[in-house]
Amino acid sequence: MKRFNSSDSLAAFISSEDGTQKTSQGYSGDFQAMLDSIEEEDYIEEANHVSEKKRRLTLHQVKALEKNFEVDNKLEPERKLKLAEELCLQPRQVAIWFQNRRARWKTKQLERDYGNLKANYEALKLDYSNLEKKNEALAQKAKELKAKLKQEKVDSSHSVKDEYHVSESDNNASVHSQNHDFSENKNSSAITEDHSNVSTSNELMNCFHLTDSIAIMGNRYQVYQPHLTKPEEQSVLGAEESCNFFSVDQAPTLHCYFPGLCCILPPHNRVYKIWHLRILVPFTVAACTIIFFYHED
DNA sequence: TTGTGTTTTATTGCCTCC
DNA sequence: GGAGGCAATAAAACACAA
Repeated sequence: MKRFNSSDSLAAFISSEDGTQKTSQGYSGDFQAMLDSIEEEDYIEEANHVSEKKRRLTLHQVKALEKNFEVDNKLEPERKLKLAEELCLQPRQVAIWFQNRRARWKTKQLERDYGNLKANYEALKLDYSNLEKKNEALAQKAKELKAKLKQEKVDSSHSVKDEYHVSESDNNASVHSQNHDFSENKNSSAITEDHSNVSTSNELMNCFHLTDSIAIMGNRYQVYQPHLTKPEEQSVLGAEESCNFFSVDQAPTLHCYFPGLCCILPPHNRVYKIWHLRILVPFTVAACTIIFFYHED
């Protein structure tokens, strides 16, 4: 076994401390007689007691061991014996010293690694913090730009309204003239409508189910002058298709005007009357064709 | 001087390798 | 099975403040 038993330790101790021990203790002459007189176990116990006394290595020994450790932290048997001989130590002591030294080195290395990892972590943490701040700043900037864009849209729509109000006043004259023409035409046309069947725009609207978008369009752009067309002229449906919505035998005589969705229905005995209104949205390419259903009881 | 914490030396038990 | 390494630990030696 590699283990040093008590006798090994004693032998090592005696061999290394041989002369001084004997002289200082003064038992050199009686030592063998004493060993002979005691039992072996007692001898071992005594030897253990003596060997337990740890002696620190001298500065010279430690320096030499450190120097060898720097060359190679593993100790080959040959080097161990050589070192032991040079430093007046037991090979076992040299081996233990290297072993403990490796353990200390490992502990230091772990501390260094921990320090490096900690430094790296702190650096990464700082980077992350900086990135987070930049991100927040960019998000805030984006928010401000969005708000600004929204505000600009609102402003532009207001300016469009204002502009339209101006043009609307200009158009009123033509509308009135149209109404005038209509009333004149009404009188002179072949329409012999019963005005009890004429619906006002409010009544008509009660019968409508408009989609939200159309409702919004109506609310927002009802001030605009729509361009009214006959179904034959403009329709999202084909001319034939749209015509199918109307009574076959009588094409609608449509008289409508905006604003106010005021529609005058043609005299008709059929249940449903359908018109197409095409609304052009100013400053856009959008146009909306609204199909009005009117139920006639 | 003494209590306490740290360092160093040494032991023990377990493991791997040859 | 012996040699050697390693982790855990004991214990002596040492440092230092109160």
